[in-house]
Amino acid sequence: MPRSRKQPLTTPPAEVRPPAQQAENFRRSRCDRALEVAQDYVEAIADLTATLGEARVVDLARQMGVTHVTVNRTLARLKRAGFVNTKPYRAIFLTRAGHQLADECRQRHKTVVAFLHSLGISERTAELDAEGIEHHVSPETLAAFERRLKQH
Amino acid sequence: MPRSRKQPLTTPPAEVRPPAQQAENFRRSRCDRALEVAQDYVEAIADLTATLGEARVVDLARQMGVTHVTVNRTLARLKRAGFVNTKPYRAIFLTRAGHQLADECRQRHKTVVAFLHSLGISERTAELDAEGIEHHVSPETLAAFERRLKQH
DNA sequence: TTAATTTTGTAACCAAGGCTACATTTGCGT
DNA sequence: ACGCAAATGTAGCCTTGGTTACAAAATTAA
Repeated sequence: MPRSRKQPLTTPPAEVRPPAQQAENFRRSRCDRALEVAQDYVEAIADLTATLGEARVVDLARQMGVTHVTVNRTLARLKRAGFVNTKPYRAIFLTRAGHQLADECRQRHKTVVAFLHSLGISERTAELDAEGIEHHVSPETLAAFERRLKQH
Repeated sequence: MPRSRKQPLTTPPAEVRPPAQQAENFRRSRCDRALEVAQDYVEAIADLTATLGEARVVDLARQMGVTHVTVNRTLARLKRAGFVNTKPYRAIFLTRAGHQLADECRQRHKTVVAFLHSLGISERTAELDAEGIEHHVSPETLAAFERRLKQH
């Protein structure tokens, strides 16, 4: 098969590059990823602080299902990003920004779970799927979920 | 603050490790990731083959919004995983397994988009969110979406 | 107080998914 | 048939997120 579908030299320079629309979707989806970890961690930290009084590395590791090494390195990044405050051998605390992020996430998580549940999905599955889905729910979609929930 | 919440030595050996339930959710969510790329690629390859007659590395790169180098390396992995057949400097073809995966994904994608759209979400947002959400929709949840759609 | 256990930290490795820079192959057009 | 641009491949680097193995600090218990 010859290569003859792209007019390599005849493409008008006006449109430098067909942005392919779809590429943008993928790009956003990839960028979301960067935030997912931060969101999961601050949420877990808030949870642990609420239930245990403080959040330690081991607890976080158990909660996230990874080793303490991974937690450690991730916390370093979250610290750089301004979401947590840590001191060696001490408990982990959320910054103001961290608290805010945690609150948003918790609210969104609850909404997504409730929404899925309202569709007749089992609690177990709703919880499971929400964990992955919530990070990709835009404000518009979240609003639609809430609207549905209010309609009983 | 002392560390006094975990009964380090008094934990009964019967339950070796409290699995923390939530850790499992995260674990699955992480495993899903491994499949997302494969799904996006086979879907794109199927698309390109359908619209252009064949799928080339450049097309794929444009579609995915990455460089051809990334595409190349990813294709090598997909080949190892048995989803595609490639030969140097030749077009990319899906294997039987690849086709099957692509079909499943296309169907699921369509369902998710239609479902979101049915909630009053704009087409643009539905498409955007679906890109991230679809990979985390379990069969049970997908079934619930379809049920809803049928109910008009 | 001292010893043992847990917790935390650090070093070093791996795979995935990005990238740039450079080399090679293809195939189109003159 | 030959040259040049586009497509493809390769080398090497970065970050993220995971690991194991080992070292140091902190807490608990004797």
